[in-house]
Amino acid sequence: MNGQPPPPRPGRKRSEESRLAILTAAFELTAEVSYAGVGIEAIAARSGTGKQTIYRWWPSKADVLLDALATKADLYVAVDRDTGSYAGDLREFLTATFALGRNATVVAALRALMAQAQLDSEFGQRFRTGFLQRRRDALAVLVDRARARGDLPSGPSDATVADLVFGVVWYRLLATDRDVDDPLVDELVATLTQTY
Amino acid sequence: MNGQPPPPRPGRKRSEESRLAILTAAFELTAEVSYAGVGIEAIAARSGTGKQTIYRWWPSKADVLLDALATKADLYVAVDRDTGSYAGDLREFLTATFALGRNATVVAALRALMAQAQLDSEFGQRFRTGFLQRRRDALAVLVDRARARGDLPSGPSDATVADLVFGVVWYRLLATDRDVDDPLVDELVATLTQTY
Amino acid sequence: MNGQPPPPRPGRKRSEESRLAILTAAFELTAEVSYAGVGIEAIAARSGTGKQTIYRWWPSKADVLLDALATKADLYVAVDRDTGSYAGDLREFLTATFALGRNATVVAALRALMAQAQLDSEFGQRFRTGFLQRRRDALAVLVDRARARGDLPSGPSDATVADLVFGVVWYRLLATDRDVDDPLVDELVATLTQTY
Amino acid sequence: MNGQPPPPRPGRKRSEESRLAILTAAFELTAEVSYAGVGIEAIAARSGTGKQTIYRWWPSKADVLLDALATKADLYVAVDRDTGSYAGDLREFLTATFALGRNATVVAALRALMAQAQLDSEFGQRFRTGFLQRRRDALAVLVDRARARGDLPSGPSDATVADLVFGVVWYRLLATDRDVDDPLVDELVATLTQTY
DNA sequence: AATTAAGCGAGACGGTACGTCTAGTCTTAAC
DNA sequence: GTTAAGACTAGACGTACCGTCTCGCTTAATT
Repeated sequence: MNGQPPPPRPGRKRSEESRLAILTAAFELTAEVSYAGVGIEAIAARSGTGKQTIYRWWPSKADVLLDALATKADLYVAVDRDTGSYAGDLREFLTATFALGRNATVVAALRALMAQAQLDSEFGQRFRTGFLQRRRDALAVLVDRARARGDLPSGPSDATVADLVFGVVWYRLLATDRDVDDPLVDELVATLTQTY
Repeated sequence: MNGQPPPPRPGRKRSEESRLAILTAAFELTAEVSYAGVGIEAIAARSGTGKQTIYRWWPSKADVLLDALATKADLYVAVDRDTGSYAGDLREFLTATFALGRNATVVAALRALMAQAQLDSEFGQRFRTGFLQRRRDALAVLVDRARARGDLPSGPSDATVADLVFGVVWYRLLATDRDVDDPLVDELVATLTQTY
Repeated sequence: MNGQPPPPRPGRKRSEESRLAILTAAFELTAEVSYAGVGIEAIAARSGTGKQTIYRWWPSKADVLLDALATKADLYVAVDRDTGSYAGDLREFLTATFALGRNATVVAALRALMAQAQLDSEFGQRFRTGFLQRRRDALAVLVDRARARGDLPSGPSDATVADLVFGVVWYRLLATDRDVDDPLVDELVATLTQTY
Repeated sequence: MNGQPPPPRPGRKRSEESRLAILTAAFELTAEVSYAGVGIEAIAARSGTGKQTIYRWWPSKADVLLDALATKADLYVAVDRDTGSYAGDLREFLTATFALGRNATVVAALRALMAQAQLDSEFGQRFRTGFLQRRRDALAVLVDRARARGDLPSGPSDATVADLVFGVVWYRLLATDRDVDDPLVDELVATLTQTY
């Protein structure tokens, strides 16, 4: 793809140390103090950096947190193991996804990001394409494999399957105080592997 | 219930005119300018009232908007008509619910409220009990009737049915730019009326 | 002139307490820390007020200090006592003026204001008309009285007399570390009461 | 004085080209944008140099401008021509001095430097010894010559003469919008050549 | 020629004050 | 006691510079 490395620019290089300190501070403070209670100033203070360094590299507090989430948590769990059946693959995907949904710090960040995506439409765009769509893509791999295998039940369309799966997960996080738990995996797998 | 009216207290009565002006201003400004771009001061200015009057009667901007939504939109559509079957009742419930989900102003308000519920946990509590739970209760009526009728398929638990239904609706509103449309009604009814 | 008082406006009145606290803080901090080392934030903090209150009533830090000087120090010493002679009047004017020029806090403020008048031309305008010109006007009273009395020597023009008097005072403050002292009074009176 | 040249050190030599570019940029920007509106970054940008190069050779922006003034303007006009009389020498000195006082760019720089001398006491020290005192020394040459010649009137002390002369000049620059003009030369010469 | 020691333009860094904005409270006079 | 108006304290915002640092390069004297 990118044969030649980026042309060497003059001037001091970006500090990887500061970058990580900022992401760590953002992640920890969100969990400790709540997203709304944390400002760019607090992130700069906690990380021992200047505000300008944050503004130079991220367009908003939410983008910092999204970057932190991607950097700190193993979000994009590769779930490409082929268990041999749609039901098996789906169960594995849901189990891995739900595990994240029980990590309190990750959940706090996800709720804040989804909230911010509603309030700041530019961030919303970035959040959808950079995060939400990637999760759908991961699920789509399973579904496509099942279809190729002839294993896919004649149920809802692919898009609706994704809407159902992620809808339940997000609704649980955002609108209830119930975790995404193991019984829910069973119910979802059962519901989605039915044929009309 | 309350036989005697509230005892006459001294002083000026609460102005119903101001109350409505505030709710109208909040509702319109949210749609025109975005929730995040509107402050209490703007609502007071637009409604021709003082900030203190708003702070006296509502605990936060989100509560004003929630009140406005309840007052301005016919949110709590009574869907108690018995169509004779679970599938029919469900279809009617979903159709009525989705209709609201296609009203741009209502959707803007709902997205803002769900966002705020994540950022302000006290409002979140009020939003869940005062709004989200009422919707679940409305759905529960159908389900209970179907069960009494012996019409309920042996599918997911009642709570999971609600999670699926509202999960899909909210996910569509919050995470995608696709409306809640009629094909989705069919897919949901089909999925939820299956037997394992 | 102003027959009717200002029409009663609605809303809270300006706080005289805050006004004085701000002027006191500005005056003291300038002497303690130096004008350049004091910011609006420090004045707000020391005075226990908000920054907005300062910005609401004064256009700049220098204007606050100018107001403080006028309020705290008896700057506009009325020197209208008629000693009977130009030399006597002049000596009295200079003596009173020089006394202020030996008050360290006042001198610190005056030096800062004259400096700021060079750096901020809008403030410079206000400083000239609101302060410097008033001092010239006070001197002009003496000169006019001497002329009416037939006591004025045929020396430099009125404007040049003022330039000489205030020039020496300001030059001593700004460009040297020598006070304005009593021998200088004698030399100035002698020089300015000569006839060509 | 310094018999031996500095010992040859290794490394790159100071760039005279950069030095001049910086002084020119400082001088021009002060006149174009005002002293307060110009920062070290702007001088570096305009001169095509790096900030570090400026900080390496000058302690402050004011020192750059002072250096620029000395380099760009013929400030230290040698006025050692003996006209044969105190009055004549004084007139020549004043005429040469006033000429500079009518150069708008020079005046802008002088006002800024005197202002900065009030706000930054370390620079103030350098400005007094490196600039103001030199001007006084130049005037002292005339006065000493007149005294030797027996031509000096028994007026104010030498120091006060200098205070009067430079006081008037600086006061006109700093506190009024009147130029130092030719009539003022006459009045000053007349005033200072009087005998008590 | 290789090495070492400065100076250079560029630009990121930690830090700080700016002037603006909004929140939520308090005060006033009218009703 | 509520109202509209508006000043109040408080504090975060995003910007602009400060003065320092790091980077890769150039230039000179020393090996």
